[in-house]
Amino acid sequence: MRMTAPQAARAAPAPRRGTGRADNRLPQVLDAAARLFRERGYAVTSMRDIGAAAGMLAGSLYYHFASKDDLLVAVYAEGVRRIGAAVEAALAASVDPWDRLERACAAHLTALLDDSDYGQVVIRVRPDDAPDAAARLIALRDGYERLFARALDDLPLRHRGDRRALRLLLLGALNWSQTWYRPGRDSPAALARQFVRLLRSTAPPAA
Amino acid sequence: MRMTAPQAARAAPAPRRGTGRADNRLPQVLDAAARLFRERGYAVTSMRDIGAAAGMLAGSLYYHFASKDDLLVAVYAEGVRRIGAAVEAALAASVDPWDRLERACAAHLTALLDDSDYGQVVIRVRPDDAPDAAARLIALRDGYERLFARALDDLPLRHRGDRRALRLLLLGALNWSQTWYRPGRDSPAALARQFVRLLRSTAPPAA
DNA sequence: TTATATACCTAACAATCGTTTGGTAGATGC
DNA sequence: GCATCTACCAAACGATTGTTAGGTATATAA
Repeated sequence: MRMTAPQAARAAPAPRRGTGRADNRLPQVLDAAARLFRERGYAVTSMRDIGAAAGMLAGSLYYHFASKDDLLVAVYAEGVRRIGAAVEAALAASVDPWDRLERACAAHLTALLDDSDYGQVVIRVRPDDAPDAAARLIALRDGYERLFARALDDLPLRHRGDRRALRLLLLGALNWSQTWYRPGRDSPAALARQFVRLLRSTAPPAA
Repeated sequence: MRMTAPQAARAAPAPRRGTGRADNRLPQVLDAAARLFRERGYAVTSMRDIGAAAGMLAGSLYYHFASKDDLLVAVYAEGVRRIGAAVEAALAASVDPWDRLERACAAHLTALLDDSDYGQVVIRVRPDDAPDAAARLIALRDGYERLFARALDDLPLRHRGDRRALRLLLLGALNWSQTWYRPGRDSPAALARQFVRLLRSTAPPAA
């Protein structure tokens, strides 16, 4: 029976008696899963691949997670958390609406393209790659997108409906960048600046 | 030996002696594969799924295609062909640069969202879902993107580099729309109009 | 020292995967 | 009518999949 096993990376470790062995390789498991899910995708990455990359056997992963889907959800949640934290910091760094938007886009792109595997998994793995976990993945993503939407709140726009269209346009372009982005050619900050400049003239002239 | 089998849907049927049985279900195979690849993705769709949907057994698919990858390439190529034809027709329907762009976007979106399964496969399936076929898929997609780039050729833009950024911005937003689009709420034409309007003011005022 | 919880390993399970082999009904060419 | 080619079916192949059962070394709590 494994009813007493943790089955997930919980925030509160619960009242534990013995701390067990000194080596808990849960972090390595998450890192390995994030890297492989990002590189190859969810479906073609096997539990044996993840185990090997983390230095353990496939079966041992089930001490930490009840299923492959649950492991994906854990990686995905960490990815959303990191992107959200980066964008939140960017939003707090300025008061000018267009400047805030550009900073938010740059933070989003950096988390998506350069930072870590976790952020890339959020874009790479589609919810219906894991049907049983799809609802949880969508909820996580929606939570973040509500945060990103705040980056558009204060923009002075001309037409009704522009805000929603602008959000869909920008977020789509940013997320799709994972398809064509190659490090070295463009920087996330430069791309964000170009994208926002193309849209900035939507607002009435500042002067 | 199967050396004489067709192994693909060729344009020229070659000098055939006997036409075999009256029922050639290759079209049904392609339709079924396109539908399943779009609905579930490439990796999780099995040859048995495709065979069942086309009314035959999994092994029989190998009369038409040498591998699952080859079947994907055939579906993908048909998808690219359809999107390309739609955009090409849109480009020929107008001479005003911004109007041409809006029509091209509407055609791209329609092919991607409403028309058929084939077009959606091109966006849904990522080349590295099938590593051995990735090069062929990328070549097909690049061919189309060169066509789409023609929709931006005549736009009067302010800054150097705007054309590339505009292409990446627009194409990304259009392709990502598959993630959030729900039929009924927006129409492809309406979305294209909103997206292009947000960018149109990039150009100097026409008057 | 004994008991217990942790964090694994070993070995297997049934199911499913893409693919292959060999056979065959039916239409056509001669 | 005979041979040939087409477009399948039937049945299996070995490999791989996610997952589980049972055992074990280590560290802490008492």
